[in-house]
Amino acid sequence: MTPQVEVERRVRLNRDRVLQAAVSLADEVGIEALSMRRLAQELDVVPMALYKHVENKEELLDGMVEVIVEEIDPPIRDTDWKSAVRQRVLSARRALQRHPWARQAIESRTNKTPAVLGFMDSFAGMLLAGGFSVDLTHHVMHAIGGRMWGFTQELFDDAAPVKGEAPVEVPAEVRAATVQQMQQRYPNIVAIATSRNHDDGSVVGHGCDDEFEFEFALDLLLDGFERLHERGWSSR
Amino acid sequence: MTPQVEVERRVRLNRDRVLQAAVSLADEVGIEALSMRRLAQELDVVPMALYKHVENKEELLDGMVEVIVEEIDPPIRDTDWKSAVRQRVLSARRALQRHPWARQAIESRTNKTPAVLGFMDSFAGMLLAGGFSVDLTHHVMHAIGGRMWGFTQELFDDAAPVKGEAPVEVPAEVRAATVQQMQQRYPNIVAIATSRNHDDGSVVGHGCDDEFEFEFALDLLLDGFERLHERGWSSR
DNA sequence: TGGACAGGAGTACACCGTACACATTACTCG
DNA sequence: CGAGTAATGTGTACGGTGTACTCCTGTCCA
Repeated sequence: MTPQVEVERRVRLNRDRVLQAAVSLADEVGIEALSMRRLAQELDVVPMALYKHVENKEELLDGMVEVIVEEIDPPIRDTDWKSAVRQRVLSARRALQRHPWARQAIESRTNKTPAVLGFMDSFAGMLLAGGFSVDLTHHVMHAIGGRMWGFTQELFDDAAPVKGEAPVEVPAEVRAATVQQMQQRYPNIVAIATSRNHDDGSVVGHGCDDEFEFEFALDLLLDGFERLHERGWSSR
Repeated sequence: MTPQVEVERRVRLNRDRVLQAAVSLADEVGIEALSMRRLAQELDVVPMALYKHVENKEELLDGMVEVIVEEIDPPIRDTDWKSAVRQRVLSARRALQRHPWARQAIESRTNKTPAVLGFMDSFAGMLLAGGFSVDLTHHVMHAIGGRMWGFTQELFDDAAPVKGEAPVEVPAEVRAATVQQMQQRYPNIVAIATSRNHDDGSVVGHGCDDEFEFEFALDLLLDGFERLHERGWSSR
């Protein structure tokens, strides 16, 4: 009987453990800090061990996307296409928002994995089931684009602080000067940025309700789709 | 008189030469293959020399974006907001399409450089000049997002071949089998993908007219904006 | 009990961004 | 013109990356 008490028997690695660890590591440290070495370390394993379960880093990322896409709820049945689509998009949004890196990962991946294709297929299916022509469905899919996944085009994401960077405390007077300068050069942007939620007195941005902005744009598109559908629009 | 004929006097480096070289190098080899070392080599200079003209790689990318954004035509005057916006977007699209990496670069840059801010400011200005409320303009800016730059959300860009990778010739029978399998698993996607331009007999994708898809989505949004504007929409 | 085989370890290579000290060039001013 | 100074390019080095290749070792089945 060799003493085995002090050394916890190593759990065997497998593809799923690797992907799961990669996902939560990316959640913690961000996608750009996710390296094969760092991941291996997290799993108490030598870097090259990962390659027995994953072709290469690309394939790892594919797998990570696969994992989180599978978290998305299935489409709900027995409703009109519009609310079905709306629900699904918002569900996807909720799922992917739990993983801040998801957007970048999905958009950068050119290899469409089964889960991704499956999502897209079911998405198209909702439109077709709603009576949309194949033609219109095609264009709608293009038009909705990444918003299918619940992504907003982040245009001004100044709000999002850079990972691992301590927020720099800018003296009030410097800020005021900057704002004044901004106002001179970019009057329209400043006007827009300060229009909403001026209650919190923040100078720029920060006043945006992401969720509102997203649904605003989504509904605008859905309404547009609906109108085209009703009048039997066709690209020919 | 020392013989100076054989050695062409080295042209001095400067920020502009660096940025210009970076842009055309990225055009040639793709953004992911653009490294400081590679760029230095292109300029016949040691890597560290670049750092005399550029803080670091991030700042280099910022500068590159700056360069191409400045290529965008200024907004045309004396029209209604709608066609002004439309023209500007399509102009931006044309400019940025000359640089395939532009989309990724702009979207990844969180530091908004002057040129970028300038573009966005003038964009907002067109809406405000068209009588849009600050409130509505704000939401419209969010809703149009990256499409402001003429980007489409590339959803299926299988058409775009990977840089530097020879196109693999797949035997016809293998392709047919794949399609059949696809059809089984992703019937809706296949239907959509094969609906348009079935004249060229290509199996998947490839039948998309990017320009059409883009303008389709753009006009859908613009029409939506117009409608909201007309009925004096407000978020409150 | 032995042997096959899969999974993990070790080493190594080419590449990356960039800090730092030094050499050289260009420019300014007496 | 010549000297001094500031700007520019060089050399070397460090710590990081992805991953190819070889070898060892634990596990399972005959």
